[in-house]
Amino acid sequence: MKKVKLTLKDVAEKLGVSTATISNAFNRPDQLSAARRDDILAACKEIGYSGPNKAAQILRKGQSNIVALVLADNIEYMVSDPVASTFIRGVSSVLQDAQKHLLLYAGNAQTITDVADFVDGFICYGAPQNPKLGEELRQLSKPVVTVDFNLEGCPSVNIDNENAAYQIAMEALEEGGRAAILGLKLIDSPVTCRVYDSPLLDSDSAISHRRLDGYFRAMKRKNCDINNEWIWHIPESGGNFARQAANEVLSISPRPQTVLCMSDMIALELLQCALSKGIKVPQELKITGFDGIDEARRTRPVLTTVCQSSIEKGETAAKLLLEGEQADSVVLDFELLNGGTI
Amino acid sequence: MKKVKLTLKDVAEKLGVSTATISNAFNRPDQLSAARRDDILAACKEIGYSGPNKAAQILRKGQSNIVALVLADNIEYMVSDPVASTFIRGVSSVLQDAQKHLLLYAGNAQTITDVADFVDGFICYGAPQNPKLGEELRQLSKPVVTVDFNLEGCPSVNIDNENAAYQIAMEALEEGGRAAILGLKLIDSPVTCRVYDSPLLDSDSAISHRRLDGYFRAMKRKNCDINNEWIWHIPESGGNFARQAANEVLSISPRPQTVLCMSDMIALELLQCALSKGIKVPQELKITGFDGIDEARRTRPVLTTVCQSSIEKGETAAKLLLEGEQADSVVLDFELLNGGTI
DNA sequence: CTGTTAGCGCTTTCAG
DNA sequence: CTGAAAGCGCTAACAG
Repeated sequence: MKKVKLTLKDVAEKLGVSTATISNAFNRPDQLSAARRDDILAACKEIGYSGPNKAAQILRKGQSNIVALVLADNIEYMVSDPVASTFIRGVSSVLQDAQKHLLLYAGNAQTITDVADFVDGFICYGAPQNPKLGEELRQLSKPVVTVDFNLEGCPSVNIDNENAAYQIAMEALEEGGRAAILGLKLIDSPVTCRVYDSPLLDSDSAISHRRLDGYFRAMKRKNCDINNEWIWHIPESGGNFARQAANEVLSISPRPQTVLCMSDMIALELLQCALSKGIKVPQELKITGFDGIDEARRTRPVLTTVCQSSIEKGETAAKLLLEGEQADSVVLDFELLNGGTI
Repeated sequence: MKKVKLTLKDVAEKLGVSTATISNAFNRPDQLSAARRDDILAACKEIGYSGPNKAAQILRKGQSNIVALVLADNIEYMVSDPVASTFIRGVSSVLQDAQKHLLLYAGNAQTITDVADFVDGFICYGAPQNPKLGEELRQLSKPVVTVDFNLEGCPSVNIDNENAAYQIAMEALEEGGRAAILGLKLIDSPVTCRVYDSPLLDSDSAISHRRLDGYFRAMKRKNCDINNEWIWHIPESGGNFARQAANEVLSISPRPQTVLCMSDMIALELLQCALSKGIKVPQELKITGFDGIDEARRTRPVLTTVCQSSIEKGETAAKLLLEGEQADSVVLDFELLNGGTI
């Protein structure tokens, strides 16, 4: 029984009142008596009118109650990554409470314009793979909150990545030892490779570079050589990318004594790889991770890593967005998790 | 540099052409010469006009390129469930190719009306916790595709749950043996409990009941007692719900010889529980799962389960939705995975 | 408290 | 190819 769609005007006519009254009944209860309002609402229900058309409201009010979550790259990957999906959970819980809806947007899209006009605001999780999107977002006069990177003029949610990386590296490095780094998204390449002399991605926006800075600072303090041949670029945490890098790093001779990994997924891959080759962790190889995902606590040995709360990040980002103009950037805490891999 | 928003009218004036021409340049290339069109588009770029306002287009055209994915309950849970997030990946990959956007909608929301007016269609993943939503969706004159349940008049994507359950149960049950069932969403309760005499949830729509039917059919064939005290209701796969049920079932005396689980997450919880109590699997306890998630292949012993491709489900659902009117329901294949738990 | 009315920004027909 | 004009369905002044 698919009914013909009624408009507010139809309803007003049918009930013999003005359109304004119907509109007010739905949107501004203070503009009419409670009794009248109840009557109208009841009558609307009766005749099958479920309220003002949302598309028209969006145009008229310039507000849709939709928030776009711009992910770093494609949606597919992000939903399957434990860190990202935990973040999404945080965001969605706050939005749901605020009666807002969540639109997932891919950071590798051509443009943001096809939603920019009707969305109420943007949460940007990681620098969008397509840098044009960041540019477009800045031009927009809509609230934007960035997470794990910065965009001029937008409040952001971050942890102190440099410091976190420094601290964990200081724990893991041996004085004058050999250390390698399995980095995440360091250069512009879709495949796993060593960094060598490739230009690093825009270092202002990338958390990877804050982490790299922290590792470097610690390596200097510990008199470890810094060598671009021992720094890997991994395009994303999942898939086989990390495994390839893990195999490469473990087949170097002499082998690094410490490997600093920019995500837990990478570190777990390395750990599994090492154990399967009979390499003793941490006696023969020390490994550190980054993120603090659940799975990293369930391995033997437990991964030594930097814990950050992705749920909290998501919640904070959503709250910041809802605050609107006067929102300030937030730096969240992290914690070192002392596992058994160093 | 946040610019004032230009309208199509402004642009038409500035360029000294009619609004229709500008509109056509963006939407209907066939209505004007290629050269003219290029000129106009270039000029628009120049002055910073990024195309017709989308909110207005939505109202005018009645089309938004947004598809709502209605999840069974809250978004938070669904994103963290491996089966659901894999499904989402399938959906989003197809939508992205079709230039559609994905709006996540919670199945425990009060109503669907706040997006129904502007969304192009709905994919419903599992019966919405709030049954009113299903009712509203049926009334709507917008395409709806359901997955893992049926809604009158809507094309659906399913596997043959009854048969899958029957087949795996036939493998696992012993003639005349004792069997328990750890069921998913069998009754209306937010906590883990035995089913006893509680009324089962609307059995038409719930896949759990198709599975239950299959288990029952196999149990009859194998002359196993069917006993409501040995059927558990678990509200959702994650969290502690499954662990509670696992503990209960393992503490019965005499213990069931076979436990049929309606999801891999539940089965894995039971497996871990059993192993930690020193119960030998499969010698002392046989376990079957349902879904075929990756993690279930990594355990020792590997879980014996029904594999269904959630990616394919997602892709199929999205394609069906894009087909529109003439879409037919689809029944996807499943496969038994012979692990080591029976 | 109610009715009237001017748009929100666009698309599309229609006549030129 | 252009220009004029009629809405899509609604909201928010404003005047009563």
